[in-house]
Amino acid sequence: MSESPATARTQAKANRRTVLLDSAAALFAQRGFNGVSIEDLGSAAGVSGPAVYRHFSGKQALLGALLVGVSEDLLAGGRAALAAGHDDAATLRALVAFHVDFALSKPDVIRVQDRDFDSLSTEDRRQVRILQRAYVELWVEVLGRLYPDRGADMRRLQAHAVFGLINSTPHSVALHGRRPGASGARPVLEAMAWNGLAGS
Amino acid sequence: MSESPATARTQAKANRRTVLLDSAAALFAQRGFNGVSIEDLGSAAGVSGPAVYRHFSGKQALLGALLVGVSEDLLAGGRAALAAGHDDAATLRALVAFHVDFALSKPDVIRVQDRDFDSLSTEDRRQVRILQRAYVELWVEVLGRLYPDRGADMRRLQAHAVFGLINSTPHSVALHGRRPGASGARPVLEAMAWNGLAGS
DNA sequence: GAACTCAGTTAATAACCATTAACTTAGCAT
DNA sequence: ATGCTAAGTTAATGGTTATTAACTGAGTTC
Repeated sequence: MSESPATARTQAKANRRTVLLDSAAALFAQRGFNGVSIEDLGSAAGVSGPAVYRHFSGKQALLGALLVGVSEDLLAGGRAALAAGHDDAATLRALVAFHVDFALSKPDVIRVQDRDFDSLSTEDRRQVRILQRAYVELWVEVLGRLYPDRGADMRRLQAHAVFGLINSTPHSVALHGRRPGASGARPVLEAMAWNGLAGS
Repeated sequence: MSESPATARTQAKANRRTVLLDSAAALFAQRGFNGVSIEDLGSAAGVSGPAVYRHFSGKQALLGALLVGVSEDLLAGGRAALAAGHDDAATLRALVAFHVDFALSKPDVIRVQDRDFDSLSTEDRRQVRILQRAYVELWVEVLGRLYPDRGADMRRLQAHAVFGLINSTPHSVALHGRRPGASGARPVLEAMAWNGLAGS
C-alpha cells in the first residue's frame, strides 16, 4: 500500500513498536490493563517511560492496537479456513484447529482480549466488537450448514461456549501456573470442541 | 458457632456487609478490581468512601472475602453433588447441572474470580487456590471412575475446559451485552459439557 | 557538512486514590 | 439517664501515575 522508506530509523521504530506490543501483551495478561504503568510498559521494551508516546498516543491506544490486531488475525484465520474449500464438516474442523492453535500459541493476547476489553476507548471497542462479531458469524454460518435444525441464537451460544472451552488453557495457566502438557493439550481440546458441537 | 447478639445494630452491620459484597461483585465484574475506587464501592452500597473500612480492613480484603466465599460455595455445591449417592454418570450430570446453575445465576462473581484473582493478597490467593483445587479434584475423581483409561492430567485439563465452556456466558454477556435466552442456555450448555467430556 | 527530523531522555504537572485522622451521633447496657 | 461503643461523616496525607514540557543527540536529506 504505502511506500516504505526502509531507512534504518524506520526499521528501528517498527521493531520498537512490535517489542512494545509484545511486552505489553505479557504485562497486561499478568497484571491487567490498570495494573500496568506506562513506565512498566516502556522499561519492558528497553526504553523508559514517556518514550512510549513516540509510538502510541497513550496507554489506551496501545491496548487498542493490540486488541484490534488480535481480532483482525482471528478473523483472517477464520476466513482462510472457510476459503480452503473443504466440505462443511472439514471446514468446522479447520476452524477448531485454527482457534486451538491460536489460543495455545498466543495465550497472552487471548487473556487480555477477554479481560481488558472494557478498558478500550469507545472507538476501539466498537471496532473490536465488529471484528469479533464477524468472526463469530463465520462459525455460526458453518454450524448452520451442518446443523440446519438449530436456530441462529443457539449456534451463537455454542460458538461462544467453544471459544470458552478452547480459551480455558490460558486461564488455567494464569491461575495455577500449570503448564498444560505442551502439545498434549491440542488433540484433547479439539476432540472436546467437536463432540461438544456435534450434539447427541 | 459464635453467639449472635442479634441486636439491631449487628443486623444492620451484617446487611451493610452483604450489600457491600454484592455491589462490589457487580462493580468489579464491570470495571475490574483496579478500575473501581473505594469511593465507588461505598457509594454503590449507600455509604460514602471510608465507611467501607468499618466492614473490611481494605479494598483487597473485600475482594478476598468475595472470592473466598465464591470458592467455598462452589466446593460445597460440588461436594453435595457427590454426596447425593448417585452412580458415577448421574454424579457427573449433577456436577454439570450445579456448575451451570451457578454460572448462570451468579455471572458477576464468576467473572471476577477469573479476572481479578491476581489482585488478591498472598494469603487470600493461597486459600482460594486450595479451595479451587479441591473443587477441581472432585471433577477429576468422578471422571477417573467413569473413564479409567484417561490420565489425571488429561482429566484435569478437561475439567478446566468444561469450566471455560460453562463460564463463557458471563463473558459473552459482558462482551456483547447479549442476554442469552434466559433459561434457554441451560440445556444447551449441559449437553455440550456432557458431549465434550464423553469422548468419541 | 549544514539544517532538520524525531526517538529518546529527565523534570514538571495534575489527577486520582487508598488509607488515616478527627470528629459526630445513634444505639445499647447498666 | 448516662456513659460507652461503633458506624458514619468530612478533611488531611502520601503515594502513584498518565500526560506534557523542555531539552539532547543520532540519523537523514539535500
